[in-house]
Amino acid sequence: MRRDAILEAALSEFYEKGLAAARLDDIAERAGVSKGTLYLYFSSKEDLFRGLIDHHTGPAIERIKSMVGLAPSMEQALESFSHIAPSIIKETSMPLMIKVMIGESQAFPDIIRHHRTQIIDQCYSILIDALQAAQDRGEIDIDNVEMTARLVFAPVVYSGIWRSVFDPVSEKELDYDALFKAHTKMMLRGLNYRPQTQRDGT
Amino acid sequence: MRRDAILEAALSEFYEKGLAAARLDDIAERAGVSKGTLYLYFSSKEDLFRGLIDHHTGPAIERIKSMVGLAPSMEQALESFSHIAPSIIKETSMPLMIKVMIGESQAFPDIIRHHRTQIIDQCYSILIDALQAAQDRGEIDIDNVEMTARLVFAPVVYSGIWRSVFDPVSEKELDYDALFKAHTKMMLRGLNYRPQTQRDGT
DNA sequence: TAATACTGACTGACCAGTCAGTTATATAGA
DNA sequence: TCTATATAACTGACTGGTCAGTCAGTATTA
Repeated sequence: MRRDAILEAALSEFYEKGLAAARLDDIAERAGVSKGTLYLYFSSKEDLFRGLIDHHTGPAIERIKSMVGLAPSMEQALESFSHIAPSIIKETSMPLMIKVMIGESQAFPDIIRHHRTQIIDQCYSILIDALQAAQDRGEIDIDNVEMTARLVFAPVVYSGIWRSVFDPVSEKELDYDALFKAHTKMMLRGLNYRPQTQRDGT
Repeated sequence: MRRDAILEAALSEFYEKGLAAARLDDIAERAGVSKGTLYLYFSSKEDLFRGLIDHHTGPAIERIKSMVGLAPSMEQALESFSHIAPSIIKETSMPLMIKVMIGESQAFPDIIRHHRTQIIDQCYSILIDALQAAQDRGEIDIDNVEMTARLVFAPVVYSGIWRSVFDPVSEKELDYDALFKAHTKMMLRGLNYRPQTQRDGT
């Protein structure tokens, strides 16, 4: 679709040059359309930017919810997390979007605020609930559930940054599989994880 | 100093708007000088940007080296780390610099490459050496030293981003002290940390 | 009175956004 | 099936505003 081609080209250009420095002529050329056509789909450069964000972050929450919310044990949750995370980092444009959004965060505080409240806080509360439930059934033993949730998530942010910022200037890319494997192992120990038996832990 | 005032103003403007969108007139006004004066200290906007980076990242390595390199045990190293990290996040302009550098990373790959090789890799090798030494004397027990070093550092990146991107759009700021306290605790457990006695562990 | 530091109006390049004109597609009638 | 006409999709030269960088002139200090 024309619209998708434009969005893809816009992401590339915004990622490479930033919103202000990206030229609509370049985006149009990259998408294989003329500049005028851009304005048939988006009313302005800013509208294109906002359209890009909507396009990429709409489906994001659902994926995360299903990933974390439905695992039977903390071990399995972390296991599937550390499996899926590297492929998201390597194969989706999430890291590029992160880079672009960080770059424009001060210029568009409403977008950032919206994302924090609608996506990030959502993710944390899912994660916090999962941790709290595991804590309640004696599966893990931690002091500060909220901060622990952030620590579980920190390597995702780290990887997103590394992927979009440092991988492009490195000879070989970071081994995200190894990183998340190590993370899972560290977490399980750090959480004082003890597998629950079949019996109810009451 | 005039030069310092200009650099400070430049950081604020670059942070708020990005390099391309920042106007030299605004930087000059913010620094309390005329636009012409900027050109007495810096030959171009890009030169100002590079000057800013040099100004902030020159002293950085030394601080980190002294922090991690000289602690007698892993526990003490992590302890001092989790003490110093929050104050660096909250009280220095490191998070702002991180945000700016991420935003311009694709536009100035040479700067990013230089930083990775000269600062980040340095930090990691210090950290890796410290972990390896602790491993060798039986203080900790981990599989992957390199990835573990990255996991120790991940919350610093996370905090830097949160500080510069999300704190400005939040009612209350993140509790970085609690975050790093939790991190240290998790790490000590995750590393399988066992304090060494006075005796040699051979 | 010389040298140095600073100023801010000016200019030329650049680019977001426009719109008159062109091309492609759909519909209808012969 | 072929032409005519209407409509929708697209094009790219053009314009007006913006801003990095300049430099002749002014203020300050030695």
